[in-house]
Amino acid sequence: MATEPRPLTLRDVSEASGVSEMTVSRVLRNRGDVSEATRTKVLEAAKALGYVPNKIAGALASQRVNLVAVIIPSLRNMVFPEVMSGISRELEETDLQPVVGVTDYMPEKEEKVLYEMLSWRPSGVIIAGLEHSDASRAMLKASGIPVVEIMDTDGTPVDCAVGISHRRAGRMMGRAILKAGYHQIGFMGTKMPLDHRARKRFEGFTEVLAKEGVEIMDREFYSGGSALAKGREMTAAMLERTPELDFLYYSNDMIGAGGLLHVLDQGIDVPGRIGLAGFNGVELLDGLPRRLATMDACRTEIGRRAARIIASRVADPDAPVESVVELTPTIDFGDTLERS
Amino acid sequence: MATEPRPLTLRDVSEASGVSEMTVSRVLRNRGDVSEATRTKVLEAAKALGYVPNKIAGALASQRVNLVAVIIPSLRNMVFPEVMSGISRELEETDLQPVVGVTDYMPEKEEKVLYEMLSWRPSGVIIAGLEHSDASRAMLKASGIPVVEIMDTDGTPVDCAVGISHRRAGRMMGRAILKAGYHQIGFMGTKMPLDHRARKRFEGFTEVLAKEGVEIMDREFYSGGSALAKGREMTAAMLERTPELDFLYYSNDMIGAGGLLHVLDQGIDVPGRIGLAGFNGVELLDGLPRRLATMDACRTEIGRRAARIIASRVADPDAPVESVVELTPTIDFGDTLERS
DNA sequence: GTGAAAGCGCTAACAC
DNA sequence: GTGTTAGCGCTTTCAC
Repeated sequence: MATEPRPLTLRDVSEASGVSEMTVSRVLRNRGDVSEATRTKVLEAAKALGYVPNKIAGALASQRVNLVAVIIPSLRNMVFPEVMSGISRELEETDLQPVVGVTDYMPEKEEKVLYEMLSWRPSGVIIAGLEHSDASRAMLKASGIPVVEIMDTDGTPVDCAVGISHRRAGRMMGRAILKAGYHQIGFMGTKMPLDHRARKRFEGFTEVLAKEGVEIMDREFYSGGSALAKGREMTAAMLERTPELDFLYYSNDMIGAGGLLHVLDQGIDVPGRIGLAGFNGVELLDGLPRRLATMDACRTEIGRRAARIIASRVADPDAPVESVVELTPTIDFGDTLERS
Repeated sequence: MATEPRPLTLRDVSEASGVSEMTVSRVLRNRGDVSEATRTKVLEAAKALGYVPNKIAGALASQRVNLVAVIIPSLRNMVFPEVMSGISRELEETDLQPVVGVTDYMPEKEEKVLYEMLSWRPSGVIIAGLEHSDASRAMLKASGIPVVEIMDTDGTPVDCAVGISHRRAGRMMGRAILKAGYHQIGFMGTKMPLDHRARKRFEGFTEVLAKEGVEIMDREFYSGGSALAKGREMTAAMLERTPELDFLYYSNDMIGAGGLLHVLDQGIDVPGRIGLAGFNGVELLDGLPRRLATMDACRTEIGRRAARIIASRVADPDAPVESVVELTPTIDFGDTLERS
């Protein structure tokens, strides 16, 4: 028996069941009234044949696509899988489905991915960040579908935004550190042109220090490689170079954890001699010898809220919308930010 | 000026440029010969209008969809983002695009996700594991598109498979441990009904030990929570319970790292008094105080090879195919597997 | 409760 | 090099 290369169509189910295509379609979509008898006939035929509906044709005919485009910089940074899981969980309540596109932090790739996704005419877009190329912003505006920019609220959204203010987060951490009595502060993070949110945190941070007449004493930026190892290396180098430092602020928890491991290895008193803090509240790191001070960026919640906005606007295009939802991150002092 | 709610169509571009729809379509797809003059006219009109083609209509008309469905258990386990990046990098050479579906390790959800994705008529499927429900296998078979089952080669693929033999991996590690002189062995891992590959490694592992008359002395399984913290807790509990253990084999690197941190904290001599090994070669952990012995599961390579198979079969349906590509993992002894 | 006709926006195939 | 025609497989609309 040769395999049938042609995929099955509604017509095949119609013929197999002796019911019109139209009614078969109704049964398969649970739409309109269909008698129990024909309903079973149709479902049996469909199952027996192994029919899988063709959403392409369905979408074209109905002008509706139950997909939500989610555009994020990376899947390897744990932050985004967490946002994704918030989105998925929320969309599971609806008949919408998330589809992920990854930009690798590159504006040109973002543009390309966005174009590709929009060409499938999704019901909505969730996209990380507020910084996009002009072309990307134009596409988003012209798409006519709900767009939620996530993670960040420092800027003007195309449509609406859900996130935290990274500038504010930087300020909060700066204040907490000063208040604990640290003044000789070093900073380590990713190369920032790539990462607007890290940049904004840094700006908020230095702003608060400046107000108290404190300046960052040393700084170092990295890109690529294992973050844990990088954190170790950079920390070792920085303490060598600037031994008087009494606090190290890291732009993410992974390098912070690397730094923490180095400092503990050296037998340095934490947080007495040196305090440390990171950013993101990575659960992954819960088993470390000490809990790194950090700040929760509300990742899952951001995903949920963004998805909820899309869902409500799909259900009712005139639903009222807050254009910016700013969540409030909280500092977790852990074991590395308190003068003994 | 009211915003136009209707998305633009080819016809709009055609009218704006004074060129027939067909020729506009040709320009936009770079197909067939079009004079330079009309080409520019069309491109200008399209750009000016902000036209984004409708792939749904295109796919329906051409019966071709340049999507590859990638179905994986989770995005939060670093293994899968790594596989994804292998897939993406390979597909970037083609005009195919990956689309991810997540099953949360649940067969019923796998079935649902698979059905949803197949209903978009993708050009191929890459799916994790060889264990699927009958319905899922039936769908895959009936789809008539190339299907690559990844990660695992211990079993019979629907179409073809790329991965490693986890049974063999378990055996390799078992042999290495015995050869190093350890005999009092404890095992920690995920609850296995969820995780076939971990189960197979465990089976291979115990099989080799049994041959030498060695039996696992203690074992513990977990699910959920921070793996690092779990590894710590389980290790503490197990060493308390069974202090004579001289080796701890973990089903993944994260819990292994937790165990390692605990053991080092206790000032236990590693690998003299106790050896440890994990599985997966997680780069993330590179900055730990000691490098955990582990085994590379060839994740990126698996992604690349799988994508390459799909791409070649899309280009030529009769392309020759090896039905099973078994890659060979290598043991990395790190600093935790060698008798001093 | 069910069916027939028209068409969603694009492309294949062919004509010119 | 460019245009015309006929569908892709569904759903909408309306008639029965």
